[in-house]
Amino acid sequence: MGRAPCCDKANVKKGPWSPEEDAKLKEFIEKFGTGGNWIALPQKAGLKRCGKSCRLRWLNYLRPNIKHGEFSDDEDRIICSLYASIGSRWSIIAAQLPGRTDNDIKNYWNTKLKKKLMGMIPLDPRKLPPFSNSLHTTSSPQSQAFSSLSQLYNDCSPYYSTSAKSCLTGFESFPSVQPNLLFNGNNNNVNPMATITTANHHSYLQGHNQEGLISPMQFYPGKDNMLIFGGTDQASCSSSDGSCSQISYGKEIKQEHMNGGSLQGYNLSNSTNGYDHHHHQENQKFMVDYGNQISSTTWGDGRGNDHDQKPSVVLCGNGTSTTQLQYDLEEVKQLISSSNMSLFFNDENKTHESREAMYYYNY
DNA sequence: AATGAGACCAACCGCACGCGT
DNA sequence: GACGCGTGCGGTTGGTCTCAT
Repeated sequence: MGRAPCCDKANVKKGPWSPEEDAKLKEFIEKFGTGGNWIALPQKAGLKRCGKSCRLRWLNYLRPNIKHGEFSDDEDRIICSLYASIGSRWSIIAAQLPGRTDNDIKNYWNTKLKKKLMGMIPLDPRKLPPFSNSLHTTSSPQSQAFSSLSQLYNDCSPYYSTSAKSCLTGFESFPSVQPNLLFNGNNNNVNPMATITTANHHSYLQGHNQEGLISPMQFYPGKDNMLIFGGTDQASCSSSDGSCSQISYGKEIKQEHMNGGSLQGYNLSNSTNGYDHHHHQENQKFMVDYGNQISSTTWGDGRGNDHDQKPSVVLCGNGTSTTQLQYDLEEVKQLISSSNMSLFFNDENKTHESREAMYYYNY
């Protein structure tokens, strides 16, 4: 016996929304909010629609600040990078692209971007150094991500050309990360982050810079198979199904801890399907520094409007000893400007040469 | 002008999860 | 702990549009 349907299928309208329905829904939500109950909303709003359908319509098309139309090159890059890192987790990818919804991105990827990338992949992941071996032998998130990348490459390989463009696709990032940078040879790591030495970092980056392989986006594994990645832009509440629950209108102000922001951590290990969409570990904390202001909240203002401020520095820690980065804004800017992607160190209890590190990327 | 194929994209669907009871 | 409900997610479907023939 399956679960009961969310609504009376016989009495709900399906298919495209009419302008009248749109207007009704919009007006109702702007006036009263969702009331935290999408199932009951259509009846209250006088709509013969399923609650899920209303929710989708609102989040994908009716709420303010939705961006439609062509994707920019930057957006392409972000999508590619994230796809290479985390696969088809569209809601997470959407969170990095203000105004875009996961549905939008998913469609864009499936119909255009994937094809656009055919013939543009400069590296063959199958010919990569040892790093790939460690990925292939586990069901780690890294291996999953690598599988995604490999799969994509395989999909595209018939079209692969050695005269591929030199432009960055974002796919370079994955194969170009070395195993010693990722795992630090310590499986029982208390450190939630992979440790990267300054020496490794610089030689690695510089070497790859020369080859033009620096990616705008990097990931690194943390404790408990945590795959962590970062971005520069503020979070958007762009999941088609409202995965960013700080989207709040009218009377509904719903707080979700540690979900917003350009840095997110996802436990990829304790879910039956291999990943957890948005179920953050309780002991994980991400923080954002807006200059003087340390915020651990979301970027939204509770009314669906993103703040203009972007995080200048992204902080992270193990939840019990989150520390602020020691660099001031100018130093940060200098570091960023010296490289497409820079590392920052944030654990003052460690030496400069071996601090917890995270990637910071900038376009 | 008619038609068929392919592309695009809005919407639907089922599953899994969190939360309250 | 079990259960039911509401929600979020990603995969898939199907209607519409565009273009080639």
